[in-house]
Amino acid sequence: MAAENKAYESLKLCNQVCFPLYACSKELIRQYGPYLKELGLTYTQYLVMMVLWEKQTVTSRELAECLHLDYGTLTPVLKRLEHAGYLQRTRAAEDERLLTLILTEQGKNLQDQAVSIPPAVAECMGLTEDEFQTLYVLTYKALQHMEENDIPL
Amino acid sequence: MAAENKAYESLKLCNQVCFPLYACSKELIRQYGPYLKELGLTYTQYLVMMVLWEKQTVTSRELAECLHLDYGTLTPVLKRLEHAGYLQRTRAAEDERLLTLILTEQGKNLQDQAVSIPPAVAECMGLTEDEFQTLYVLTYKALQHMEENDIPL
DNA sequence: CTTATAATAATTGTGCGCAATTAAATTGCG
DNA sequence: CGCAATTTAATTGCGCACAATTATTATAAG
Repeated sequence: MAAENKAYESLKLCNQVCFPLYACSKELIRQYGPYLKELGLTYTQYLVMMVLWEKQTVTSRELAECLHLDYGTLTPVLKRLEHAGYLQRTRAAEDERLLTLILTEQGKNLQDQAVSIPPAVAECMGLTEDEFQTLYVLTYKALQHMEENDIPL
Repeated sequence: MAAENKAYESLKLCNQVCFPLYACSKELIRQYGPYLKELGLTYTQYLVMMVLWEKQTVTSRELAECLHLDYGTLTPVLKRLEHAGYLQRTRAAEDERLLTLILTEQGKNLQDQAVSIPPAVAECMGLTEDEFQTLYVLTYKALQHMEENDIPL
């Protein structure tokens, strides 16, 4: 029985990295909830808006790549954001496949309400500046390594 | 314009910790996909099975707490696992509210097929042993801090 | 004992998230 | 040119994930 347990050590929840990563990510997103609710955004919609606030305009393709989301997820999200008046979906004349997203005035105005959110949520994690930085570096490193050795999304 | 950009720095995707955490978690779960497909499990179902492999039996309440999942998520997952024959859902006689989950023989047998999965998936992250450990510690620390200052799930 | 309160779980509704499939536009090759 | 291959996006189907509500059982207060 002792030998048997030893063999199964790797399957214990407390020996997984994937689990705290998964749980921490969900919990952090949950912390955004109340703040984003005031803006009428979900977390995924907020990610899209962050890209648009930075770039003003972006193709659907670029967005999918930089947010690591596929069209099955993105299409309905973008339609909802358009319906809410925060962006415009337009087709390029030279290539009708390309979907371009343009930040609207109304979308731009949201940014002022959103600017206080990141510091507030970051604070709730209780990490030092160094720990924050380390977490950032490690997750990006793993992310990059995984997407290299892999079938694209 | 320069001053304006400065004010919005905190809203840039590249300055968020939440995003790489979220993306890394999703990508890692995606890495489990092919392996878990062979067992006919989803990632969430796999988490439940890990707890059961370790404890043989557990209440729904304990499971919800340790996996940070609510009943809205858990109820259908547990019904599917019962239907697949991997666990049994039973009510305690002394308290009809309590739902107890019991690992079946068939569920136990799955463990042998699963034992090779964690090392394989861990390898794809490309982190050193130290980095692995650091990531583990930081995510658990943040997770704990967030659940302390918060409304329970 | 009766009723208010709390604990446990299920249900409902909305929105991801992704695999698999389909559709449309474009490019490239013979 | 004509058609196969590629690119880009949408659709479909299934399973989480969580807030909000409801239902059931148990406990406590009077």
